[in-house]
Amino acid sequence: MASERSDDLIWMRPEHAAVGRPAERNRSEITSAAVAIADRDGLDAVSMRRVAAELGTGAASLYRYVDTRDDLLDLMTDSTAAEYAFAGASGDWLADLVEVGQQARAIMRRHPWLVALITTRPVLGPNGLALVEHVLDVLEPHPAEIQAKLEAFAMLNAITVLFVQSELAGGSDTQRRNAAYLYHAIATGNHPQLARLLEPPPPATADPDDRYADIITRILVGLLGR
Amino acid sequence: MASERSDDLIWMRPEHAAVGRPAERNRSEITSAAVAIADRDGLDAVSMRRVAAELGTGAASLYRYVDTRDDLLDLMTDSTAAEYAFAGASGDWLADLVEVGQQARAIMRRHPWLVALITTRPVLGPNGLALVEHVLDVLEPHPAEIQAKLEAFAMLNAITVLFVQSELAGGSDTQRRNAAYLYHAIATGNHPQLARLLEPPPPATADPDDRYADIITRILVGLLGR
DNA sequence: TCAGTTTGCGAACATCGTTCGCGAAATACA
DNA sequence: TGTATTTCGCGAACGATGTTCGCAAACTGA
Repeated sequence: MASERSDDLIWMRPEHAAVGRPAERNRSEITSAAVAIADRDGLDAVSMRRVAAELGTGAASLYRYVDTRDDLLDLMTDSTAAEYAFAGASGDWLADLVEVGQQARAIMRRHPWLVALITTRPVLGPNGLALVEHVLDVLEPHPAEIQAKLEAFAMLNAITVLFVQSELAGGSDTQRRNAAYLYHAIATGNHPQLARLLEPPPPATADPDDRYADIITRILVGLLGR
Repeated sequence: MASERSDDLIWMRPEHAAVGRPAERNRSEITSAAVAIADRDGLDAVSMRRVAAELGTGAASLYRYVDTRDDLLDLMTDSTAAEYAFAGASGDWLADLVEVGQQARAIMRRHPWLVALITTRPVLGPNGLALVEHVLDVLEPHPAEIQAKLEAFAMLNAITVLFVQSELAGGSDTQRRNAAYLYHAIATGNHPQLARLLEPPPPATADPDDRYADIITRILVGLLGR
C-alpha cells in the first residue's frame, strides 16, 4: 500500500498514527515554535531548519507532522484565530462586528506576519471556523442571506488588513522608499493634484481606534443597512 | 569610489550609464518578459534564470538592469498600471471611480499574479502615480481632505482585490480544499450557523459586474457621502 | 590610439524545501 | 516473553533559488 501526500487541508488528516512508535511532539508544539520565530524575526525566518532548531530536532523530522511548509503556514494562520475572545451576541450586531474587527486588528499587530499570510493563503481551520460561526451568530437577527453576511465579513477583514498594513508600515523602510520617490516625482511638476500633499495636513484627527471604528461602521452600514 | 546597492526605488536610479559599453536591453524589455512568464506560468515561475532564458541571456546579466528580484517585481507591478485608459473627469466622481475600479478588476483578471504582488509589495511607480493623479482629478470637486480621498481609493482597491481574489479562486484547488474541510466540519454538528450553507442558495443573483458596481458604490458613498 | 568605463555572463556560494533510507523505538499479537 | 509490524527521528543528499565575483569584450571620449 503506497501512502502518498494528501490533497486535503492538514486538519482533515489524523495527527498521529494509532500504532507504532509514538511521536515525541505534536502539531501545536511545532506551530508555537514557528509562531515564536515569525513574531521575532519575520515570516521569512520560518524555515524548516530554523523551526527544527528551535525545537532541538532535525529538519527532516518536521515532515512527520506536516506534509509541507505550507501546511505549517496554515497551522500558524489558524492558531492566531484562537486569540479571539468573543462574548455572546449582545443584540447590537453592528457593535459586535466592530468589536470583532478591533480584536482582529489587535491580533494582527501582535503577529505582523499574519497580514501577508492571510492575504496570500486564505485558509479556514477549526479556530477560523469558530470565528465565522460567531459572526453569523451575531448577525442571526439580520434578515440578509447568509452569503451576503459572509461577504460583509470578508470585507470587514479586508479593510482591517488595510488598516493594519498602513499602521505597521509606519516608519518602515518600504514606506520611506515610497515616500522618497513620491516627492521626487512631485518635484518634476507633473502631478498637480499630488502636489497638494506638500501643503500642511489638517491638525491631528481623532483617536485611531475611533477612526477605525467609524470607518468600519460606515462600510458595514453601507453593505447591510442599519 | 565604491558603488553599492541603492536604498531607493528603482525609478530613482538611472536606467543606463552615460558612458562605456551600451546595454543591449532595457528595463521595459525585461519587465515584459517577466510579465509574459507570470501570465503564462504564475509568479513563482518568474525566476532570474527563467527570465534570462526568455530573453536569451545569462541570469547574471539581469543584475545590470535590476539590483534585485524585488526590483523586477516592482517594475512588473507598475507596468500593469499602464493598462488603465482613463478619460477626463466626467463631473460625476462616483461613476468615474466605479469605472476605475472596473478597469482595475479587468487588469487583475488579465494578470492574476498581480493580486499577490499588490498586497505583499505595495509600490507606486510612474504609472501608479498617474493613476492616483487621475483619481484625485476626478475627486477634485469633492470637499474632503486629500488624505481622506487617498484612503477611500485605497479601500476601493482593497475591495476590488477581494472581489478578484474570489473570482479567480473559482474552481481552484485551494477553494476545493477549503470547501472540503468546511463540509467536513459542518458534518460534526457543531457550527449550527454554518450548517445553513447546506440549504439551497437563493436563485442566481444579478450580473457580477453590476454587483461589483453596487457594492463599490455603497462603500464609497458610506465613506465620502453622496 | 589608448585609457576609462560599462556590459555580458560562466562559475560559484549559501540557503531553501523536500526526499531517501536506515536504525531505533514502540506497539500488537503470539 | 518473543517476534513481527509499524512508526519515528534524522543525517545526508538533491535540485532550485537569489545573488556575487571576476574577467573578457565592447564601447566612448580624448
